Amino acid sequence: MNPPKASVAKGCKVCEDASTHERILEAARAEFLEKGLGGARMQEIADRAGINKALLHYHFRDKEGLHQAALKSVIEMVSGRILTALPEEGMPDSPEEAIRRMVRTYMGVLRDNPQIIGLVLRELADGGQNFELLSALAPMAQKLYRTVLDQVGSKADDWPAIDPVHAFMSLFSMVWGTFLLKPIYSRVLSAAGIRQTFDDAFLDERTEAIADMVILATLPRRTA
Amino acid sequence: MNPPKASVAKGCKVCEDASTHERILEAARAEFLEKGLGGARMQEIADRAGINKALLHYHFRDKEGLHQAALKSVIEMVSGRILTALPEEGMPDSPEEAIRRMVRTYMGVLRDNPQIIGLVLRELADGGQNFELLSALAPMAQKLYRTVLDQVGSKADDWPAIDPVHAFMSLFSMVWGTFLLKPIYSRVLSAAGIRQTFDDAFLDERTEAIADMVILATLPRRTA
DNA sequence: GAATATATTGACCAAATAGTCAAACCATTT
DNA sequence: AAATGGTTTGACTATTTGGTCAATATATTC
Repeated sequence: MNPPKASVAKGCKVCEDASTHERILEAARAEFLEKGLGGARMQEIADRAGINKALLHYHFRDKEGLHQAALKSVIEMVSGRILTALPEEGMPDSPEEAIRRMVRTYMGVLRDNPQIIGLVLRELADGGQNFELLSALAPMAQKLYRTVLDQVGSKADDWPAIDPVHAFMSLFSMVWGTFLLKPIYSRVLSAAGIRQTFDDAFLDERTEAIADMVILATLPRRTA
Repeated sequence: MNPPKASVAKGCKVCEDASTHERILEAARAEFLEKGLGGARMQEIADRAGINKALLHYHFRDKEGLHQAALKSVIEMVSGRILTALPEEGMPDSPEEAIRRMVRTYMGVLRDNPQIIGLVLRELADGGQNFELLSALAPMAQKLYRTVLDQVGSKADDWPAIDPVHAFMSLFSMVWGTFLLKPIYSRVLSAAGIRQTFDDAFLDERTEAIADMVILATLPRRTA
């Protein structure tokens, strides 16, 4: 009757070790990431986990509960990756390098975790009600904002070209937009006969371009 | 048996004029825009239109058909507004003004048609399969790209600071990102104690900031 | 090894929902 | 006013799907 404790089930069959709980969660993660809350099917999750549908409701109360659990585990994973990927505090970079490093980090995180793109898109389409997801994104944005603020906000008095708030929003939008709007860019660019692929080389190029753009727009220009 | 011809039904009751066909389409537009294909309910559409559910299937084959029709009408509407709002060709603006005008136009279109935000988000989350929607967005993007190209691409040889392709992507991302990522910005900004609202004044500010950013990053800096 | 607790299953239920159909309705034509 | 043809309806069906439950299997404890 109770949700499973910390006991480790040692099934008979082939002595499959991965606890059922974990297998369900894994299946749920995949299904929900792929189709979202509304599109996911409990039966499909059960199938993916290789168990009976009723067992889902034994381990997790209901669809909503399973969704929450799955989402939470995804968020923890992504959040962890993001946080460990964050540039260290107080690095002795020049302002240019600090911004460039930050952009590289974030672009890399999004490139390496394409699953979260769909997740975020669905969440945004849903009105951004999910406190957990948005909260998980917050540190990423916060850190970015503070970096921008540090590098851009306190320059020489004669150079408050762009309000740091807008510099932050622009940077954030450029980074996310690259991934969120990919289907549109692919079409427009290929229609313009420019580029068909969104490969790593292009993403590297794009990363530098975004950094260049922010640097050019916010930092005093060096007279070459 | 056949879909209604061009006949105008003159019902008995209160001689309600708006043809049923049109009323259904209007209701469907609202419902689909609000909840998307998966979330919309045929019954709800029927209710909104004040008619029987079976009548939906009389006027439109099935849910998919109704969705297509509704989406098409939305796209036509939005597309029309966008196209009429486009700056005229060959305006004798300075490069700065050309970019600024373009940004103002697009930001205004998105501000005045907030419905398309959710529509685009859902479509993107769906993988961008909808040819019609993306195609409708194309002219908007194409025009933007060409403007950027015109203004940025052929400057003095010593000023190819940002590749026009990236300048375009950045501009497009900043404009759309402002609206797509609004839930995130609201949180981060209010958490930073900066701003709580996304009102018109702020959007105006944001519009100019985006234009400034592109101009600063792509055009040679005037030595004041 | 009997008793007990935990895991797992197949069968079933109830609600939601897209879609169907014959009958009724209403305006126009003859 | 009878016939006709497009329009509208209520009742119905089929299917999908989240969720429940008693029964069974497996592990753990005594």
